[in-house]
Amino acid sequence: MNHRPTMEDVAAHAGVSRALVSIVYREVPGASDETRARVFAAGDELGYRPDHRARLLGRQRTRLIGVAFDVRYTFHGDLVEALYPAAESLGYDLTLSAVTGSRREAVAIQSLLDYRCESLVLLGPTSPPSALAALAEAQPTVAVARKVRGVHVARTDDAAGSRLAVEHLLSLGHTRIAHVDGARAPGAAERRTAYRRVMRRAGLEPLVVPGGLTEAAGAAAARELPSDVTAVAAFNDACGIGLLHARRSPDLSIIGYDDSTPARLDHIQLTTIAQNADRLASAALELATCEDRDPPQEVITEPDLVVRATTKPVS
Amino acid sequence: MNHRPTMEDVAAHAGVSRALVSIVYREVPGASDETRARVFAAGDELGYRPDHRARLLGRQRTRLIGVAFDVRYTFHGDLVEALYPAAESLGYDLTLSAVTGSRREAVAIQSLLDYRCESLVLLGPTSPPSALAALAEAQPTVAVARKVRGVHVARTDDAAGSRLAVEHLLSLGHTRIAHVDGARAPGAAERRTAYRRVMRRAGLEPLVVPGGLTEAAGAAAARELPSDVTAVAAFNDACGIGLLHARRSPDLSIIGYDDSTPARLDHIQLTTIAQNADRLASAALELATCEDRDPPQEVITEPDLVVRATTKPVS
DNA sequence: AGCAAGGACTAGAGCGCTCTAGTCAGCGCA
DNA sequence: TGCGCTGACTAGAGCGCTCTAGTCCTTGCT
Repeated sequence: MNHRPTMEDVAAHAGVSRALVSIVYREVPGASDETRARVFAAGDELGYRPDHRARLLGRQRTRLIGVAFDVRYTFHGDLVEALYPAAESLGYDLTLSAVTGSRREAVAIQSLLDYRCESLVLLGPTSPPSALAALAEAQPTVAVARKVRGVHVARTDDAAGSRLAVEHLLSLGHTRIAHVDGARAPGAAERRTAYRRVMRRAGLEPLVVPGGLTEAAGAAAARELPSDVTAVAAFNDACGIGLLHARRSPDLSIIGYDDSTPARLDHIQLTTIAQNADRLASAALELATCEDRDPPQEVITEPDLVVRATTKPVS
Repeated sequence: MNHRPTMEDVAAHAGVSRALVSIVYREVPGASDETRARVFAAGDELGYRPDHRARLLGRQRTRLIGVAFDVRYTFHGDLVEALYPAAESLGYDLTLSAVTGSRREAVAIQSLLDYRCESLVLLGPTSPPSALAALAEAQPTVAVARKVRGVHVARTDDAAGSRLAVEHLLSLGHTRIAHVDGARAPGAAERRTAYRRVMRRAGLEPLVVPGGLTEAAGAAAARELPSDVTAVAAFNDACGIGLLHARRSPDLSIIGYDDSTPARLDHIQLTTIAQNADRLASAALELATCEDRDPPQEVITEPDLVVRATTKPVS
């Protein structure tokens, strides 16, 4: 395993100085087209690839964004996927650090800091606001999909999502529409309020049934549901799926929230509200790469309605 | 945002040389206990954290292991979770690179190489064997959960898993046990063969029904199933869930394979065979950190039976 | 002809660490 | 007294890049 070629080797091979090779590989002005071609040819021939560590060390600005995500949430995977192209288009690199059952968020963040990231993008952070605010002192920090005071926030509009859900049910002709709520879960209050508002505006009577975040909660709510109700907007997908399996009539329309993996399963096909990962990712990076140290901002993106099999016109 | 403190700052603050600070932070012999305490105190006071980039650059051996994983698979998340503690116990660091719908495996691997990782751990790699073998020339490379020639492999024993499944059904008193197979999917042949062998050894007649990797395939197989069959071992969870929803009798026992997220859902509760992420992770790192350049090895770990609600004693 | 301007290229000092090769006490031992 | 040893500590040369401050050579302009 002889050493990997360095810039020095490429320089020697192309018959130029190391500095010129650097100029060529950084794609900055200062070299003739002919030389560029020659240097690249030499580099390719030797199988040269710039050493990322050295690059980061030498560079004034690292243009590195640290992302902390939780391996347990598929939605974080969607976000990571969306972050890569978004970062590239802004000329930034991404480095990942996983939060797991046994690796706490604080550890994940610390390891990002040890790489001297310029900014931090934290997906659904669970650290106390004070800790996050402290991070934001040192570098731009954005919380994605969670509302936190003291740092930048990129999240989707819960009220708009709830509105979308109820309006979808209305458009199918439903008039007795219930909302199974998420108690004090983040976003629950906004969704509940938006539900009530849309119902009232449509001249209908709101009906909020206590629910929760689990299938069990949804199943329990199904039993409480008045029999004249023809459609339900659930707080989230798990709750909606619980409703789905415990509903008394197969004609009951159900809409979830989140577009989680189970919602997409063949035999479930839950109509739901999806957070748009692309929009969220761009918004997050916009905030993360914002130059001036301005006060924490909040960017709110629009969610999407995903129509599947669990909502049908009222019969 | 004044600069983060460096080793130099800590040295000055503690009244020692930079080299000594390095010795202290690396926890190598060469400093008195008293000095260690003083240096650490100075470091803490300044909020010093070693710069990981510089560390990697300066160090002879980086002790860095690159992990490529696919954000779309929850099992990769489980593996990543298990890899962290395993790496730590071996004194290695981990760096992650995600494969996504839009970020190809080759790109993910290249970015790991740019960090000059000492070895590569690829979760369920999809690159052609020739490409993987080429990687293995330059550094220890291990494929996890996929059998590839030319690189180290850590995977679970498909035959043992299948055996576990059938023996579980036998222990519940079933005698008419079918296997819905996975055609030419990786591992399908091993599972099918093991099923046949266990059945024969128990003096029973094997019955293999053509299946596939999807819920639809499972549902289709349910229709083909002879009515005297009381239990089925499905190729994977998706197939098992398809069977579950299309089965003619609720008494049909079903066992899946993989322990994927849907299998754990409240309303499914699929009995299944789980790959043990911890075992797989340790095996992978064992191979990745193996010093001598020996020929590709294969480590096969034992899967586990996870009993849930879909298997019951024969009635 | 004289000079400024600009393009192509190089020298060399960092970046923040690691690590080898020291220096310098202090000590035991013959 | 002199010698080697050991333990505590320092000097300084890298690691492979980036980037500022040049040098040198054309050009164009007056």
